[in-house]
Amino acid sequence: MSLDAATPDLGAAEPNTKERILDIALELFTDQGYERTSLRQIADRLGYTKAAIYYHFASKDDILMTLHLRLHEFGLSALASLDGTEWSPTTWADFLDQLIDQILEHRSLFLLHERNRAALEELHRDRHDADHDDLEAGFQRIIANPQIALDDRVRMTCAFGAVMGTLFLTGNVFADIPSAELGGMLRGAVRDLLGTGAPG
Amino acid sequence: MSLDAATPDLGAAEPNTKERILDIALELFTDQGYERTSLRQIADRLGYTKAAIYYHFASKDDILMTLHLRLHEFGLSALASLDGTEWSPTTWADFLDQLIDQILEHRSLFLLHERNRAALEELHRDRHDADHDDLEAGFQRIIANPQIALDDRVRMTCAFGAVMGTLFLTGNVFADIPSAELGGMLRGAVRDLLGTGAPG
DNA sequence: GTCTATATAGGGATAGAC
DNA sequence: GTCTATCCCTATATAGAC
Repeated sequence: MSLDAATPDLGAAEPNTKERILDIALELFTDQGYERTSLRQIADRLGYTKAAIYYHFASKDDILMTLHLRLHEFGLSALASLDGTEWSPTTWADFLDQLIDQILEHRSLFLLHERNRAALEELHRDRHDADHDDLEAGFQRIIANPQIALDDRVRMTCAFGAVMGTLFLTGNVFADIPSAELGGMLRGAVRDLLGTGAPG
Repeated sequence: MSLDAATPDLGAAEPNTKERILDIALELFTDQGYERTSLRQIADRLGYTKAAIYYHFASKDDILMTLHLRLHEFGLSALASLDGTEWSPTTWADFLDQLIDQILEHRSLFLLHERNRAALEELHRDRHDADHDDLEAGFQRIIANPQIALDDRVRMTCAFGAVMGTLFLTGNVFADIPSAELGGMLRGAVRDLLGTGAPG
């Protein structure tokens, strides 16, 4: 199954055209970037012409938005719901524990987001999508909180970076490592950084 | 002085047009992305028309390339020269020690690079720039080395991510903190992650 | 459901006036 | 050294045939 586990599985018949478009787009958008990828390029891989895409999607933006929304479905917005949390290295470690699983499971969608930040920001701006909240935007709000000691905030940032970096900076190097194993190592690193004990 | 300390200081006269273009481009390219930024947009801020830019630069790509080359001047390629190093958590900690200073000093150029990876990769591909070596490409070669224990490689990745994440994920949150102070904290985090003693 | 043909806009880039 | 006017291309998107 492609496109992570996000795909609405319609009985696993021959992949329908819409999902194929999303698959191709996901790969090209992350690899080349959104604006360097033309509909013509997608259509070529699809085996159809450009216009065929417009039967399934209203616009090029619509394709990107559809992919982006799949990220939000998977508790990416968990952060927003935890907005009332009293953040500290300890609670942060617990949060990262959960985030690590999400990231490892939906790698490609996270990558898409990271690599096309500018395009996505403008998309939301055009929609007046005021309540849109990024993982990163929520993160920045937290580490900007002056009630948390600066040292702690830097440590929380480092822990976040350690996790995200393993996804964003390694390419395919760790692709073969089972998620459980990699996840375990990441949790260990997070603990050492935040000075917390075993995960709760 | 703008554009980090990279600017060839011609006696600090009124900023010449070429440097102004680079300044504006640096800001717009990192903020909106390279391809979402048009020459018209740059020209508007400049107060001239598009065509004026072509007096100073051969192409839009040339602007990006000029900015990119400034990064290489500042020992970004230190990694390549250290290619013969026997990498381990310890030597990696020493390397990051130096890298932290570079990053803190040339924040905006690093950000430009990170945010426009796709464009830069294609630029080098077009130039058949085979020996071009990214900080990240070099990093990936190292952590792909099977002679280093997997645990160590993951830890090295985490340390790298912790450093880079502090630059890429925090926005302006830590902008007010003196580089020396922030650098010190980062070094502490790196030590805790890599299990090394005080930096050499 | 998929296609061709085409409209329209905006981009980068050039020629040459001033 | 800076500008206007313009070229050309490619992109997204539409209308409508099959």
